[in-house]
Amino acid sequence: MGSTLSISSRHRVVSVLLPLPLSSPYDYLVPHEVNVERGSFVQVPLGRRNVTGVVWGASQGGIDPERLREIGNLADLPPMPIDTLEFIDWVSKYTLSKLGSVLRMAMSVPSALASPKAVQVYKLSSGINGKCESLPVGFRLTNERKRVIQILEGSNPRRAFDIANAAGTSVSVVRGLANAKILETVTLTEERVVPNPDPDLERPVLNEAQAAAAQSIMEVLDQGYSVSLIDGVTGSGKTEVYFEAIAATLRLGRQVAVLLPEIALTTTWLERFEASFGSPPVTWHSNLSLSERRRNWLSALDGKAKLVVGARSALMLPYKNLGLIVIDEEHDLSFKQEESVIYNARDMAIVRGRIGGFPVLLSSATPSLETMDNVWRNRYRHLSLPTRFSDAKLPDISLINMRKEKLAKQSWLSNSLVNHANETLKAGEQIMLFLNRRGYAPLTLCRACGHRLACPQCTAWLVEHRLHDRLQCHHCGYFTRLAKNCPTCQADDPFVVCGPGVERLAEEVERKFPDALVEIMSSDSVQKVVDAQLLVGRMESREIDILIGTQIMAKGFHFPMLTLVGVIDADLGLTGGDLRAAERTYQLLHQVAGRAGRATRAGRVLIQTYQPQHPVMAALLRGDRDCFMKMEAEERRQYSMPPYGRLVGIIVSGPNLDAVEKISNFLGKTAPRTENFYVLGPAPAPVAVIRGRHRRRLLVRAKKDIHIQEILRRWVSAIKTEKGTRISIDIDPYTFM
DNA sequence: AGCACGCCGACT
DNA sequence: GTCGGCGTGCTC
Repeated sequence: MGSTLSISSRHRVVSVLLPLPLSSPYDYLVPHEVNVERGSFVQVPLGRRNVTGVVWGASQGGIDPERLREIGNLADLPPMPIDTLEFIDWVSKYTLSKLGSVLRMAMSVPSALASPKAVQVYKLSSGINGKCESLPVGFRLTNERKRVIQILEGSNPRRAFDIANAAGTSVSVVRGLANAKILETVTLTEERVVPNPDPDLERPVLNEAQAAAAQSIMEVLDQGYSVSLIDGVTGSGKTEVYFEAIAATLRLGRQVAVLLPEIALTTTWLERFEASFGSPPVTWHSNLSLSERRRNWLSALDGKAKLVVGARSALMLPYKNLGLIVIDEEHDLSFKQEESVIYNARDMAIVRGRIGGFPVLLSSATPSLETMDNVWRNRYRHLSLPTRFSDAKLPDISLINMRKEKLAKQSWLSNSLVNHANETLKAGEQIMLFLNRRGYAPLTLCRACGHRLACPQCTAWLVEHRLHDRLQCHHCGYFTRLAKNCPTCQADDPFVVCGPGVERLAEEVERKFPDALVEIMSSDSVQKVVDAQLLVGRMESREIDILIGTQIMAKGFHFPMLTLVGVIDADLGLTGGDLRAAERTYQLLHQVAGRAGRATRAGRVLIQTYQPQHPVMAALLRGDRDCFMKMEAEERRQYSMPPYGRLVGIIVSGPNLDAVEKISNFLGKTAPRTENFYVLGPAPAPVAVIRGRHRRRLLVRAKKDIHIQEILRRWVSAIKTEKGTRISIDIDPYTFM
């Protein structure tokens, strides 16, 4: 770092950024014998504890030199790459988050500096082989045990957890085998074995469109920063195209990061990577164990992790030599983090590519309007995959006008949907019914006095969930049993429910198709990765005829015998004043429709709607995405809404309503109002109370080309809060709740 | 994020 | 009298 850092006559002083919610780094003295550079991981004293931080640069100054303390240990780690430092700085400035909070996302591995621990690994005892011959008398060989033994045959000793995963069973089976002396344990000091993907493994031959797209990516791969959109319907083979780009980047000796929506990080998906590159990718998501987290973080830092597949937080890893980022399903909302540092990983990935000087690939069948606008302006390259792969046919989509349907009470299935379902069942094929509402019914009320059951700590109705036999709040963790009496009028057993959720729809389906095997898929019934896998298994082995689900089933799963998709309430997402309601509904319904008829069978999609003439429905019917996007763009342009203008959400929240109102009113009064900067509000947030915290919102609408962060800093960040009140700033908001 | 300091309610 | 609740403020 040399000249960038000030050198006092006795000690060098450097600034060190700590992974704490602090807006700037702190100055520390560097002992003579210690050699640090920008990015070095160091332990420093802070108050009465020791914290690991990163040497950020030159002394900040402005603090009494007497108060400066000395840097402690220099961690035995490669320094954080300069690209990562720059990126952290950029994200902090853009999102107006504290610099230290952003650093925390990039080094969320408290144990990274601890020395490697000893680990227990298992191997087959001598005399035991994978054919399960010569097993001891009286030993019961179950299928689980057999799989474990087969996996360990000819393999290196592995940890119980890894063996269990590979065998699709639990660690207790492995332990049981060790007790029975079939396996023996070996103690090793943990050695990081990082899978090494092979870019030259044979992959499927690309069709003409895929080859053209791949070729186009190859042309810019080593040409520095660029953004390309791989645009194609489900089944058009977008993955195969970016696999070629991954392989080419690996051949250049650079790292690749693939970001997927959290929900898509399934074993099935990871297996595709493994099949293509001969080894599983290094993964990064919230469910990793502490030791996996540590290993994978270190591997990104020292460059051993060549291929990282993860959720949005994988963007923040300190990659040594990143050469490509792929954002699959780029339109997906789960790339937006809504808490603490509020950022959109898709947008930040593009910044990361610009800082690192490498290409970024976006992939989607229904690109966001933001991305399409960049394509139209020729800022992003557009790679189109027009046809479905192999002989698969596009599904036949039709609308059912629910205004003309005469539905019985407590019934949500139209006659045409029932008729088609019967035909599908008769043909021995499968059905998926989509209703984006968890639970049994969204509202429960007292028939005597009209009282509606609401969450005590949020402005929200309680949703009945029969699966767990309780009423649940979808905004906080609150739940309760359904009482016998109305809490206001004391009437006995007076409750009636309003509207359908997937559980209630399932009742109707079971009534109308008594012989069909029906199952529900929602985030309540599928909580773990294994749950999803088991459900997929039951679907494939035809233990399910009709699958009823929420948006959780819209993604990633494909079933060859699924030929009918019914959308129960297509208008559900269109209500509420959400800027992107139409766009999102289109994306979701398109995705759901894409589940039908993936293999050689033609699929049919029936969409029940009360607004058959709505542009979203019309576009789905005609399969005319581009026309819909142009219309949507025109509307947004007219009102200077994103991507043609810029929005910022400001949420004031706190347990004390007076304090929240005081601060939000003050914000409203002191708001800069110019031609380029309009402020709406303050107004109570649509969900005015969450977890007992009152919430007021302001919305900034600004011209695109002004430096909005600077204005916000002077206006909002200058205000000091009290009584647990917080102001959070959401640049480019996606939710308006 | 921790950790200390500080100022009000129920205890050995 | 003190123990301890968690609001507020600071850490180079």
